[in-house]
Amino acid sequence: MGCEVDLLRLDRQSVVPLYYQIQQILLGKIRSGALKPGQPVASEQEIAANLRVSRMTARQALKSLCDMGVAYSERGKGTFVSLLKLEKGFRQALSFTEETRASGSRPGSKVLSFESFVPNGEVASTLRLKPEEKVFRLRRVRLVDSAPVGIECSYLPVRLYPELDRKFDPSTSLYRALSEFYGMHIHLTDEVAEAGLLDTRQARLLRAAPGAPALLFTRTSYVQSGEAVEYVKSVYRGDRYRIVNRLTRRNQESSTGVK
Amino acid sequence: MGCEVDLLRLDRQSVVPLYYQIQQILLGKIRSGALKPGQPVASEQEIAANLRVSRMTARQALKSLCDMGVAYSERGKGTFVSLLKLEKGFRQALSFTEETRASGSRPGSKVLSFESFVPNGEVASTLRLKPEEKVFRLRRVRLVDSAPVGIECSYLPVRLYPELDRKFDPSTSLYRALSEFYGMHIHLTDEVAEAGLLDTRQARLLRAAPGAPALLFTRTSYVQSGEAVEYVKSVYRGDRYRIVNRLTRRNQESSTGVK
DNA sequence: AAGTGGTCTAGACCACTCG
DNA sequence: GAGTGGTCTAGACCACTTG
Repeated sequence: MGCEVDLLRLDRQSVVPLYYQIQQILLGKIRSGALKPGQPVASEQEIAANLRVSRMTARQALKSLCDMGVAYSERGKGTFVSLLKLEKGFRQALSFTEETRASGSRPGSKVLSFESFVPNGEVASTLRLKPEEKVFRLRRVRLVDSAPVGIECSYLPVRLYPELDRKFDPSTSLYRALSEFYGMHIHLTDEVAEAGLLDTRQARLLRAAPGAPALLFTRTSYVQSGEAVEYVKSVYRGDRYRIVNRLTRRNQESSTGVK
Repeated sequence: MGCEVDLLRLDRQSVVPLYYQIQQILLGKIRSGALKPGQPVASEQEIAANLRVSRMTARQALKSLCDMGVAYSERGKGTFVSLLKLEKGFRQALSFTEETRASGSRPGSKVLSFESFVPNGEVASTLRLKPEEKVFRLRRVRLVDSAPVGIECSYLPVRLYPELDRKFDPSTSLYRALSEFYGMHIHLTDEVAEAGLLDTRQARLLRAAPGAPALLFTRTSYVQSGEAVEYVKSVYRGDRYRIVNRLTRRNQESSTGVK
């Protein structure tokens, strides 16, 4: 159903897993339009036979496409290309820099302050700090194509990022610095967003009118183990920032589809 | 590491898959606190040996826990209980009724209007309607514990829900009706949220002050195939509604963790 | 009846981590 | 070197869908 000549393209010596090579081949066909929404992707048996892999390997490739949302399986019928718009444009746990670049604009920032201190209870408890433990506080006005869109205040445990104030160039991406210097990789972000109004100080910094609509965020980011590694409070102009989410529905408690 | 006596609890005659039974056992231990955050969950080999299942089955059980976010695996080290707060309280693609109940409150609604008509281009194109195709429009004030919190306007293709106006009791859950009468199961919702202000009409309906902060939503819901089955525009009081999200970070294009 | 995905088995080799 | 998770094989039985 779509892998007649693909035999040649599997590299069995490669360190890249076979199921991942197959996934990429099929993903390419879907993204290029060679396989259209609603059409069947190759079946597990077809892939196994044509590419000379075991059925479990073919299955793993198809399963990964379903997990990504670009395909879906129906028992007894087959696996089909999803009718959904591609996942482009939907929010993941991205930094401001990544998110802005992804939307085709140029990110920037103006540092308001950058220092270390012992934070209040809200910050300390969210980051699970020990008593008297210090954090860096980085306050920045964030810019999109040089226009101010929001004010971010990041709290970062000093313990996790020693000498961050020396190593980090505030004109660059914070996440990139945390990744490069400390091997920190964000896995997940919890976020609360509320509607509010700009106060006079915020309005001045954002070159907007006091009392204009605003989005207020409280975000906590975690690495894979679940350790909290960043706490951020921010305010964005309501007319220049919006939230674009894709929410999924977990059937019950599983994610593997028991019905 | 946590399944010494569990042998007895696997039912090999059951229609419930073995991996799912194992997942539930481990999930119970995690939720009950018998397995604490950071501790190793049983290894694949342990489960396979102790419960007399193949390693692939044990692996599938652990994988499903990782997909849910309650555990994580590190190559060469093991699989551990996540330090994250449980997923309770984070938004999925839920109906207003489900979401309100989940937070322990009582949902309600007051119907403003309910009729069918041929919609404008925005609604028609989002729902991929044919020319002149009709939709139901259901406008409701949504209540939490009898207090108005938002105004929702739902557009539903008549083609998908014939005679909905006869079958649906507007004092009940819309999603429940769509599920019961038409077998419709929401799989995913795309959502755009913006900050705004209540106009005088909205303020009157919500018993709030005109110009008060508000959250504006535009939501489109899809079934598994990716077919759009509902389009909703809504306005919520900023002081009684907030967005609670959990955003994940997709490594590259896969969801299976190739690094 | 033939094809599909869902589950399961009993092995295997590998790269990785840790003591 | 022992234990771990990541990948892979070559089978198997089942429930389900469709012609």
